[in-house]
Amino acid sequence: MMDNKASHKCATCPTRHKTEWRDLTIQELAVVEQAKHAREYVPGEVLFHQGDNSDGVYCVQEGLVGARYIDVDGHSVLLRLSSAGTTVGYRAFLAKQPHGSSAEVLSPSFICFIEGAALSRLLVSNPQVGERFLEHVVKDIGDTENLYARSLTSSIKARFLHAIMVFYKQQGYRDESGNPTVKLPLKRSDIAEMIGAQPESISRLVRSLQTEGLMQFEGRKVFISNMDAVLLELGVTM
Amino acid sequence: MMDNKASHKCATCPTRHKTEWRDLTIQELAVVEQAKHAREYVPGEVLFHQGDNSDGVYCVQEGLVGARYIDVDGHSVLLRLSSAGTTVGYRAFLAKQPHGSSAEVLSPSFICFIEGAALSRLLVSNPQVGERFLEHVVKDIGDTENLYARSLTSSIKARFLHAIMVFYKQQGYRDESGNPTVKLPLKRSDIAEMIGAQPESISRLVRSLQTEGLMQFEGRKVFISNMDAVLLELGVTM
DNA sequence: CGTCTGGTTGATCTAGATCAACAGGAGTGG
DNA sequence: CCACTCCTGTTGATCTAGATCAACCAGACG
Repeated sequence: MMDNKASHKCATCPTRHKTEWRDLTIQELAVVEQAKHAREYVPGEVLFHQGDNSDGVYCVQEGLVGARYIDVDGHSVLLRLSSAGTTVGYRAFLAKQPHGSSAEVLSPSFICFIEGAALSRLLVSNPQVGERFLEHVVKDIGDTENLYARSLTSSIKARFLHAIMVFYKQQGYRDESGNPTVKLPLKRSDIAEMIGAQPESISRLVRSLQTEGLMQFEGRKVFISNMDAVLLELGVTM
Repeated sequence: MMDNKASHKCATCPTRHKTEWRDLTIQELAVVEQAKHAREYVPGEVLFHQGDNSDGVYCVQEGLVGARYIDVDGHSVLLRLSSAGTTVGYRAFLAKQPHGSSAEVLSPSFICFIEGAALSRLLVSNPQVGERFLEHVVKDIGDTENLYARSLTSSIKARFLHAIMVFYKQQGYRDESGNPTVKLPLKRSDIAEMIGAQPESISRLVRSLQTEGLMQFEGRKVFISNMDAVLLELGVTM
């Protein structure tokens, strides 16, 4: 799954064009290269904990990382998922504040840590980097507001369907017989934590979606058998 | 309520120290002064609509403005309130994107509009301005994530109590007899839209909070008669 | 006066939580 | 190789927070 990990260079990183480093010069890239520590991570590993101080940022080259927030009563929520090409933990770094949530590796990943000192230098030397981060935070807040509004107005069913469609848009494909298909990257209980439900409710929902004929489930594989009906349920445009 | 509106100057603005303009030079302040259009607004007026392009930012000098988001199914949600000293609509401007929500005046307000062109110039001439906006967006996303997590994990009752406590922390006072008191700045249905409830549920909640002895309500006035119990219900630290 | 808006109350219904049991791997260790 | 435990997921029975529908009331206001 993971190839020649030791020899990864930013200059040849396949996901760099998606990142905040996309328009660095060769020299600047060398700075990042010096300040970076890359390695594989297995599910369950934690990049940083809620409340930790930030000492740099993490760049997901491959895999999936979740932002988990634990509230005062111990309730856990998955706020956001970050996949390949996404920088994680940048917000606390920019704001010089403790991390508001922890970052947990959810699937086998290859991740580069970039030291804060180098990043600080980059931010002053190349204003484009700051702009990229601004873009990122603006996108994040937009996403979060959408989810928030959705959580206030729509049912668990709608939120579950929406989550599946988001996964489908990212990683969906058509199987041999042409059916729209996704492999869910999370276990049921994590999906439940994303949409604010109990795992039992997800189970029941899965069953009723199958009998309704909207989608079929095989473990983590989802076959969307009636796409029109799904989109209709979500208000067409999503 | 509103005093000598016509003569308001940024230089003497009582809330400037809270804003992104807090560390401008006199010259820079003059630039803002030139590019600003100040006036009173009455409840119901809309500063901009969701989907509009941004042509500047609004600085709330007095009053209250709500960010209202309407989703694809027509559900309305109050995402955020902005009171005196808060800049509104800056996100769309910075991101050069359409506004993600509309801004609606909720109580009699005095608001300055600042033209985008001038702001753009300021942003390049004084890097501190950009930093202030970055701080602002980071604070906003933190707030939103908190609300989001809360919406996924806690009951309407807890969310309602939390909202009241937020108002209390901002504008609370002690009445003649020393009771912690707040005047709610919103009508019931708007409060309902903030926490994702129906107005009827708010009514019933109000009644049960009174019989429980947690708080007493008189129209929009709230007397928090048992603060300890309220804090306990919210997990003490909030 | 009628009409509107904001708020309250009642009766009813249901989505989803909760509690509890159970089933199928996947290790792990003797 | 079997016994045991851990983990993920499923199902059943029950309960309840909160939505929904409908009526109603008090001010405000032209």
